Amino acid sequence: MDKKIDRRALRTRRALSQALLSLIVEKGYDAVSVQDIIDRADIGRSTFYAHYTGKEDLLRSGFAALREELRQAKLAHRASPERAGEPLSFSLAMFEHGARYVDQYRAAANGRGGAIMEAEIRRALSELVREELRGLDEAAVSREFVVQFVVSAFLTAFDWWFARKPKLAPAEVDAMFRRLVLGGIGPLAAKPR
Amino acid sequence: MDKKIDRRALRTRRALSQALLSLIVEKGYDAVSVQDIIDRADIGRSTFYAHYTGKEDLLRSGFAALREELRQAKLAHRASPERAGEPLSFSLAMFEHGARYVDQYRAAANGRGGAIMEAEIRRALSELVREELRGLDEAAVSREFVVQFVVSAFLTAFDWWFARKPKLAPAEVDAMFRRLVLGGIGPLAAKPR
DNA sequence: ATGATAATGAACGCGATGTTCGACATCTTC
DNA sequence: GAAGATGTCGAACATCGCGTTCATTATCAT
Repeated sequence: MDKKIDRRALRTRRALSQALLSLIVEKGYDAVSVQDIIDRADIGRSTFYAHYTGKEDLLRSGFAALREELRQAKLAHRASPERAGEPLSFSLAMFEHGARYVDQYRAAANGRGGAIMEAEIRRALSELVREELRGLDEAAVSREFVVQFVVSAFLTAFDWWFARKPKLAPAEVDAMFRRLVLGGIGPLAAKPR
Repeated sequence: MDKKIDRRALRTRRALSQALLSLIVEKGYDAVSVQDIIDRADIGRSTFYAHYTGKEDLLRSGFAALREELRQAKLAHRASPERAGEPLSFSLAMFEHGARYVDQYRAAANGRGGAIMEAEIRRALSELVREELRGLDEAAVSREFVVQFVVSAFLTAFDWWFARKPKLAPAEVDAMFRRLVLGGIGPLAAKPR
C-alpha cells in the first residue's frame, strides 16, 4: 500500500524528466540549465527544488528506467534458444538497443558533458556483466577487474561505432567486440613476419 | 629567435599551473574556482584572463608536460634489452609511472570532475598505443578500434588498481592487464565444468 | 633612459543557483 | 461535500562564479 504517490507529483516528475532528456539531446547536458528544464516542463522553480536537489539529481533518477530496460532486454535474449551457454550473451542485444537510441547515446557519449551519464550507464552495464560473469575463475584475475574490463570494452566499441563507423550493422560491431574481448589482441599482433 | 617569452609571463603561467595542480589534488577539479587559483598563485584576476580563457584552458596547457614525460618514459623503456619485440612494451613503465604520481592520477580518475582530464590522458595514451600498434593486421578489426580498446583497458586497470587494490605492485597489475588485453576473457570463462 | 609589455585590483554586468513565502489548486478521507 | 493535507505557483531575494574593463603601476628589453 505504499502507492501513495500523488498524481500531481507524478505529472511533475514525468514532465521534468522528459524535458531534461529532450534538452540533453538538443544541447548536451552541460548546456542545460535548471531554468531551461522548468521552462520546457512548464513547472515552477520552487516545485522543481521540492522534488530534486538539482539537475544532477533529476538526471540520475532517470536512469532507473534505463536499468530496467536493460534488464528486460537481457532476459528476453536469454530466453532465445541460440547462444544458450555462450558468455557475454547480452552484447548483441545491447548494440541493437543502442542503434535504436542513437541520439540519447550520442549525447551521453559526448565526453565533455556527461561524466555523470557515463558513470550511470557504466553502473547499469556493470550489474549486467557482473551477473553474467558469476561463474568465473577468480584465481587468475580479480572478478571485478574483469567486469570493468568488459564494460569498458563495450563502451569503447559503442563510442567508436558511433563516432567512426555509424554505417556498420549492430551484428558487425558485435563481432569485433566479441573477438577482442574474448580473444584479446594476441591473435592480431601475431603477424610480425 | 622566437624566445621572446617575457620572464614575467613565464612566472605567471608557471604559478598558475602549479596552483591549479595543487588545488586539484586537494579538492578535485570541479570544486576549484578561478578565484581559488589566482588566490593561491597570487596573481591578479585580469592577468589570469590575459593568459587563459578559463580554467579549462589552463588545465589543458598543463598536459603538454605529461605527454612529453610519457614519450620519454617510453623511449627509455624501448632502449632496455629485454622485451625487445614484445607488444605493448609501454605498459609496465606506465604503471610504474602511475605509482609515482598517485595523487594526481587519483584526482584525475575521480569521475565526476575530470572529464577533461580523462580525455586528455586518453589522448596522450592513444598516441603511444597507436604508434606501438603500427604493424597491426588491419583486416579483422579496425586499427583505431584496437587502439581505443587497449587504452580503455589500460585506464580501467589503472582505476581498478587505485580504487580496489592499491597494495598491488605495478608488475602485478601489469601482468593482469597484459593477460586480459593479449588473451582476452576466453581462457578464463572456459572453465564451465 | 625610454618605450613597450605585463601585472594589478577594484568595479561592473551577467547568468545560474537554491531558498523563501503567501496564495491557490488538487488530492484524500471521513 | 467539507476539511485538512499535500502539491504547485511565481515572484523576489541573496549568493556565487564568470569574464571584462580600465586607469595605474611595475618590470622588461635595448
